[in-house]
Amino acid sequence: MSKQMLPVFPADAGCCAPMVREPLAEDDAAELARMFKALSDPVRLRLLSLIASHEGGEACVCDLTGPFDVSQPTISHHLKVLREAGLVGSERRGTWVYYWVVPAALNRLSGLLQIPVRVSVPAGSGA
Amino acid sequence: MSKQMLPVFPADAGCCAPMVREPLAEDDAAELARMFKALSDPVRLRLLSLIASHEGGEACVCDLTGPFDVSQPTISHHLKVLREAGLVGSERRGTWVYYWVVPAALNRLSGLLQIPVRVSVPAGSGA
DNA sequence: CGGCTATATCGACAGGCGTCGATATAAGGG
DNA sequence: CCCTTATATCGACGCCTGTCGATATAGCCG
Repeated sequence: MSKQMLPVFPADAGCCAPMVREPLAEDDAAELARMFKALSDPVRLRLLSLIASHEGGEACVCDLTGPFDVSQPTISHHLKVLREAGLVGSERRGTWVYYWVVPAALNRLSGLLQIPVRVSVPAGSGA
Repeated sequence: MSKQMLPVFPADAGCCAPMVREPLAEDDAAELARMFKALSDPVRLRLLSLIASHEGGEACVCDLTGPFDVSQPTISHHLKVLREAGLVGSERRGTWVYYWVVPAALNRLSGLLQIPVRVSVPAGSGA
């Protein structure tokens, strides 16, 4: 509760580019695949959630190495992958390096995956 | 036009389990990473969007092999990956095999990635 | 300066993954 | 039945990736 976090979910912004609407272009698919690839490792997923849920919206690397069984270079590697995918940002502040999530990147992926609940009302000669 | 598709977006259901709320458990992270890994390939992303945006909500494999430069066995492999990740379902109907997306799976991932817009109003002694 | 802590980079190694051609299985049609 | 089409499986090959230990860089402190 160090910051007042208004629960403003992009409920309407999230429904702007779902992949259900039209097939992905080749270039878009390549870029999005790179972002999803960054999310395709359990350690990175947990790192991201640790950062996102950390108070103040950012976390020092020193907060992130503890909860894992992997070595410190491995954590550093995973953070680099997340950063190069544009999912997190980072900044050195004195001795420590802080990481935070990039909401726009995550919300873009979120909106892409949003699928409308398909109410199967057979109207035409479909099935 | 073959089915009536009501645009019911899970605007409120999508905000149920964002990773910003609490760190992911190890088991959840492993399972989710498997699903994201299925999305981490450009061909699979395009396949998924082709299926999702296809009329009637499902597509025959014969509709999916055309738009790609990769071989038919490769398409088949990618469809298997998507299926084993729980992102699509499939069924043989006579000569052809049809694939459709599993909305619950995609919406689960979508909800996980949804990040509230963090309004940085310093309230306490945080930053 | 010298040493200590925090983090990143490097080089190496094992295993996973995307791709292919060849081939197997499934279904339909003469 | 045999042939043709549709899809899946197999085996192989090369590349990518996660991991490590060792080491480099950056900043603080005495």
